[in-house]
Amino acid sequence: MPDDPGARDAILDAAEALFARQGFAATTIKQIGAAAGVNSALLYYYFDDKETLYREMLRRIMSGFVNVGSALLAQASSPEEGIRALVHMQSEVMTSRPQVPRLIARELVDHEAAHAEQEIARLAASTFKTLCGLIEQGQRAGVFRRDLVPQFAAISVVSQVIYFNIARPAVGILLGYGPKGVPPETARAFADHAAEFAIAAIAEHAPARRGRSRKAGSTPARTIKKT
Amino acid sequence: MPDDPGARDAILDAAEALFARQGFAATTIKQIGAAAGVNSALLYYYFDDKETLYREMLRRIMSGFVNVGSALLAQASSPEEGIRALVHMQSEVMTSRPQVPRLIARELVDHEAAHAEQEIARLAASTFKTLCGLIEQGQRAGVFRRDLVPQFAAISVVSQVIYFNIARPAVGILLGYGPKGVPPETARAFADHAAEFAIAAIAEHAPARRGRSRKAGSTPARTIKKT
DNA sequence: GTCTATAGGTGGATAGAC
DNA sequence: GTCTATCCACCTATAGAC
Repeated sequence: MPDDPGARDAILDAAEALFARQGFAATTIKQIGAAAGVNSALLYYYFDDKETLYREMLRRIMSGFVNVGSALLAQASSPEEGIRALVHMQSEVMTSRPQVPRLIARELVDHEAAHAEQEIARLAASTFKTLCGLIEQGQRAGVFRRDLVPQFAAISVVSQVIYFNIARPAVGILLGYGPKGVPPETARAFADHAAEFAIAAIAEHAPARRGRSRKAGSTPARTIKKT
Repeated sequence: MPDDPGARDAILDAAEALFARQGFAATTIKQIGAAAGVNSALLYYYFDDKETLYREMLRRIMSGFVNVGSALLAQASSPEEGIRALVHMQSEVMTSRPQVPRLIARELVDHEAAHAEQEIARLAASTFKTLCGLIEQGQRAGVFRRDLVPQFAAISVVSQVIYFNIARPAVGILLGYGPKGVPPETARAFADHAAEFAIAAIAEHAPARRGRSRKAGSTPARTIKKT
């Protein structure tokens, strides 16, 4: 399979890129066909219609995430480590596949509209539940503050990296890079920051300063351009 | 002006609702006309074309926010209070006008696509800069941790409420309400949480526990349905 | 499996009556 | 200012040749 991944996959790849960049309605099947290097009529050989193609594309890109996320959290050595691992996983997935956050964002706002998708709901529900459990566990163990609502804390934990990536063009402007978005190092640096930020917010701070582990590499991280 | 706000405003209102719900491409001129109770040809009397209508709608909904946000931060009695005020303002705007977060989200993902809008970029840039300044001020005063990159911290501060509202249908599912989204009380409760979460993360925790003020009303807030 | 050709429908936009 | 009527481009989807 040197260059021809099969027409079907080529179509799905093209659809993924175009739907992510332009959205469902603004993307035409002719564009997808052209980008895939096949005639647009061929799409109807592999897929029932435009919406089916969209759904299959989403399903493909989402499959696996659920298990990865939950597994990651399950095997964590401590609640704190679990949160760190989750945040970094989020960031890595979204950086390596920029389409993902955009497709997710589009689905989130479109959720009650046309092609409401439960793929994302299922993904979220699974990982989200595990994350909430982890936080509760930390609370029982006394390492996390007990005055936080676990579900709210879980949202706060995941929101940072998701927002950073959804708003990546805007964030690029805010941080002094172009609208092309931020470079990968900065995205990684932000993930480090987000994990520590969340942990600092959730942790029960001991009377004495000792005990709050700070990871190496989370030093100020001067990866931001001067504004 | 009992029921007729003028055709022009009726069109803008209808456009706002439809663009927010369906997005730019999926919304037709005829839909807008019908929703506004006027003939679709009339849109071209008031606006050059569909995109102009979209832009004017965005401009209308965004005007004022810049000043509000910056003013709020400028008059804050302390960095901590400023952050609290900003988060609550975010939440209030987005709850009272659900179209706002959706339109913002659509613009964010569409930013490098078709109708890239700088309305939002300007809004964000202004408030964002002030917020960064506030954080730096807190750092110099020694009440905020110095090992955080101010820009990153600012993103973390605003990301929570924005994400909560962008993902409101999904969040509704996660928290046990329907896909219709969460009730206003829960949104307010989350805003309380988000502000405290951010402050706890940013604050320099004194060796002794004293000094970390907790606002009344930020008690556990059992506003979440059992899952 | 992949293409050409085209049907059938709809969308944005204009001309012009009232 | 507001509407009717309509043009043209383009889009989804199908029929059928190769």
